[in-house]
Amino acid sequence: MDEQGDTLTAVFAALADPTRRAILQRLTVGSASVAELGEPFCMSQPAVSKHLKVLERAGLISREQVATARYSRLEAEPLREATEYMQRYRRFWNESFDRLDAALADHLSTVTSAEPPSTTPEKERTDD
Amino acid sequence: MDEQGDTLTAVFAALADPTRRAILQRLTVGSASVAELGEPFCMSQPAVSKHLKVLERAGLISREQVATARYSRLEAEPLREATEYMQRYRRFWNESFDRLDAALADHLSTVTSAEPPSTTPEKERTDD
DNA sequence: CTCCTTGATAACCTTGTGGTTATGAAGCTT
DNA sequence: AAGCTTCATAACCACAAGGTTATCAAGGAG
Repeated sequence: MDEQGDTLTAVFAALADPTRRAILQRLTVGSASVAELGEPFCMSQPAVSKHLKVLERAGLISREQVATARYSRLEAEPLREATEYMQRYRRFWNESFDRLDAALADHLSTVTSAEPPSTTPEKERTDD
Repeated sequence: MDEQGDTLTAVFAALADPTRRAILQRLTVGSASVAELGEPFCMSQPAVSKHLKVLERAGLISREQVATARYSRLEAEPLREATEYMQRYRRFWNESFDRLDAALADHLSTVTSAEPPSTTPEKERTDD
């Protein structure tokens, strides 16, 4: 769970910042130098470099030195993995209504004896 | 961009922790009390409560007080939103070759002196 | 009523994160 | 060679994050 759990952590952490998300979005229209990437933000150049390093360590960008410039390129593979991870929860936003009903009914019928609102334990269990 | 960008930040930040991901996974098999959720981890109870608070603020769980127990329930809606967000990048792990062309063209049109990170030659940009 | 369990909260510590300025390496331009 | 541009790195700062222990409120169980 932690070989790529580590990757997941890095990717989600990288995405948990608006600046970095904006950088990624900018990169969807093509590679860009550090200066270009930092231009939209009122932020010093080293700050941008730090963000890029975070993105790079998460595998979300690759970088290529051309002259004095360092061009960043979007690498979407980790995003695919992260998406796949979240897809494991897809059934829960599909069947949330069923679960809600079940939980409510269960709770109403057992609240006097203080039992947990066990939300239909989904024997499906496609665990990893 | 930041009405739900805030939500995105909270969700990704919440997911960027292995403990919280494990808690979410545990919740896929049903609601659980704080003690139950914390049992797999060698971690104090307040630490678990903090994680739960993070998850709650990200909208990833809802909570229900039954007696002295507080049962957490998985709320997958924010995960759906986060997945949708990442889906915007799907074409980049599908059509990464086309994208390279786009990147190159874009870069050429904005930078006249330095050379682009030429990975593939010529072509016009195919922005969406 | 008294005791035990559950879990929240506060106070605190340590690390990590996001930002800054200052500096320096490397490469064009002239 | 001299100077400007691009960017990384270091040193530093403020604050958030994840963890701890101590404490306390509230609800069963005896």
